[in-house]
Amino acid sequence: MPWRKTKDAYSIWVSEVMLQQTQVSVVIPYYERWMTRFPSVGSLASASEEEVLQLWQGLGYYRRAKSLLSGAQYVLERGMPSDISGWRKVPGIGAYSAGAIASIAQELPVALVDGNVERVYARLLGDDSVGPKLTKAAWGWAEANICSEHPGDWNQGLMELGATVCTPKDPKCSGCPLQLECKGFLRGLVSELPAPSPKELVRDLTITFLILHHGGSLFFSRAKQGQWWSGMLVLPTPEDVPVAGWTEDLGRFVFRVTNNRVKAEVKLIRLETAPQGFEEVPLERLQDVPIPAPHRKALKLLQRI
DNA sequence: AATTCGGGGGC
DNA sequence: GCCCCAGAATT
Repeated sequence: MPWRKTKDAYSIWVSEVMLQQTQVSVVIPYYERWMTRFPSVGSLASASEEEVLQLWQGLGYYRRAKSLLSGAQYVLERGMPSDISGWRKVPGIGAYSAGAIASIAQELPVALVDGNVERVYARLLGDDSVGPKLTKAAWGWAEANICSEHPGDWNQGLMELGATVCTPKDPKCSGCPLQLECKGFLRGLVSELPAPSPKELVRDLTITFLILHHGGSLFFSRAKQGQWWSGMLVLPTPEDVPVAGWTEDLGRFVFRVTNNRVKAEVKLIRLETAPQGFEEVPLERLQDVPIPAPHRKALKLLQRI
């Protein structure tokens, strides 16, 4: 992992934010591009949100990118935090990320709990708690077992154990250094732990994406605050386009936004004149503009025509 | 404590 | 399909 080659706090910070709810293999190319374009806090702090979102495109949870930008501005003004409570005040940095940056980059003796550590804890201690209770118990355990000599290595080792040995499915107990002190293993409960939290109900809904085409350009809306992908360019919906004229059905597909299963219907509208109140993007500039993945998928239906 | 934030990987 | 991912902010 490229962020392992450095102890620069900003680099670790960027990597940890990208890694929130995102797999290592997905993050690596984004991280490389990001560090090339924004090698320092100062270079990020002076960037536009547009460009930040463009580099983030495809990673999801776009709030993280906006927080990272405002966090850089915050740190540029007030200086790099030097303890965990300082990191907790930085936008976009919660308990896990603060612990990760402080212990890995600054070698401060602090704990950290992510999904990996939580799973290792639940099995090692045989704790069948669920949800927030389990998380809280894992924090208590992690804080009681901080390695004050090498806190960063310890924390990364714990996470790596969870990622490579104590995996969610098919854990490699026979190769685990903790096998003989693991209560979950000794009791034959490894496959039952951590206890699954109750499933969230999935909502089904349908939206229509309209592709407004005129004169070699497409016309987008800007997602408002409180809407999905707020601040980004998104395809208009019928509410945005009162008078539709005739539409051409381009197809449909399904995507998910956390616990929503969304059926998207895509329609093309060829306009005689440029519409008012939309942002125009020439077809050849589509690559340079941040657009959420589902909208980009909808645009692909256009290429078949 | 529960919800809301994307998107992709792996099986 | 389904589960999970080196979570955080908001209510």
